[in-house]
Amino acid sequence: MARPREFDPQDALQKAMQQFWVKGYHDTSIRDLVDCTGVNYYGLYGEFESKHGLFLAALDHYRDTVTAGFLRAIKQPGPLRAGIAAAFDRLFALMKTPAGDIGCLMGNTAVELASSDAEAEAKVQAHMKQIRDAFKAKLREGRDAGEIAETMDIAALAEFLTTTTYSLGFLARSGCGPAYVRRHLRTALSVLG
Amino acid sequence: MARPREFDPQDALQKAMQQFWVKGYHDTSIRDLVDCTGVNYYGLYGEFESKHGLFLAALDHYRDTVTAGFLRAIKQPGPLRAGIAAAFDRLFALMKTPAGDIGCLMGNTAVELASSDAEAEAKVQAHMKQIRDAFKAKLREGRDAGEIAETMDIAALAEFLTTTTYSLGFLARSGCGPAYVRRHLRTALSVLG
DNA sequence: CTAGTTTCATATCAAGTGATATGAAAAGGA
DNA sequence: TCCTTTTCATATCACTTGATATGAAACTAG
Repeated sequence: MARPREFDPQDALQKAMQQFWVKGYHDTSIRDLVDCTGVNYYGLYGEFESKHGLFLAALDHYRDTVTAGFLRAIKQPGPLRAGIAAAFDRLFALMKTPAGDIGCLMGNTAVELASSDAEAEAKVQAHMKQIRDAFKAKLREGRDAGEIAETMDIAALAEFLTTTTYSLGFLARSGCGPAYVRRHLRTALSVLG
Repeated sequence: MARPREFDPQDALQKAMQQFWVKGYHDTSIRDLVDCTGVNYYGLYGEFESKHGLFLAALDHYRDTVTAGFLRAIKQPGPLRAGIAAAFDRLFALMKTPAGDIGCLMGNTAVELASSDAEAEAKVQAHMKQIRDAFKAKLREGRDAGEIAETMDIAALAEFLTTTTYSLGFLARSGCGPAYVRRHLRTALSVLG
């Protein structure tokens, strides 16, 4: 019994996420968001409360789309080394966007808002933990299957692979090409022995 | 034959660098810079042209202080593995600031201004190359001394260690503690065999 | 002491910021 | 058909931004 909304919240969120992903939080204005989503501020405000609220929602959306795909790839049953390598390849593909190589939204956020936005930092920390836990499970599985030495420090390796994940985003965003990233991955994965 | 300036440009640059280092480029206002340096905008403008000019000067200052110390540590003659580990320890100490763990200014800049500031990006790229070359020389030295296998890909290892350098900054800035960083370093350095 | 020059301190500028207010437009219920 | 409700489109708000202008202050040469 009223005027129907003319936008799809999920679609707007997707577009807003892209914008934050490319330009970061501070350098993205509400007018940018209105332009790229095609939704007037009334609609964005009603759905997301504020610019900051929209940003936090964008972080969640990133987790539910990009990161979810990466985690699925890690959890895929199969051999350890090939599985992890494939997961990184998958992430590399997931991070390809129409706007070019813009890295990882969570990593970008960690750097930009590290100590000035507690809510964003909490989401980044949760993100790190999710990835670390997935790697840990995969590594345990590999160890139990005898694919890596019993003496390996699973927790430390999981941390290392998590950091490697963010390094991927960093390298992509700072303009190093795919070949550079692939070399880095190959070297990094050599820690598995 | 005129009023003498009341500030030391180098001191102002040092303080401005700290500010950019903590808050990044976009989230640092000229008023922030005036406050933290104690220099009025007239003085800053006369010396550095603009906010952007001051930022670029801050990047140079970072290279000439923090990075210079790191490079010296890498070039220190001595055994390969211990030398590189010591260089990373040195960097970790150099990145300690009164404002806490704020990472690496170059890494932060790479993420924040990746594709929107060509001049800053050029300085970051030059920074990466400087570090990579230093590692390459050290690795060659180590290979010639028989400390690593002849079959090792020196160039790829140098790239990896360079990325590891930026990872250090990322981990520090995103609130992972020193113990986390140390574990990461130990694992990363295991690629040297 | 004065004139001239440079810096300092502050006021000010236009533009952009996040956020809100206002009125027209679009639907359904009476 | 009017009326209520919700959304849309736009104007506007107070504030901050980077940058500049203005006049007083500090110094030296003459």
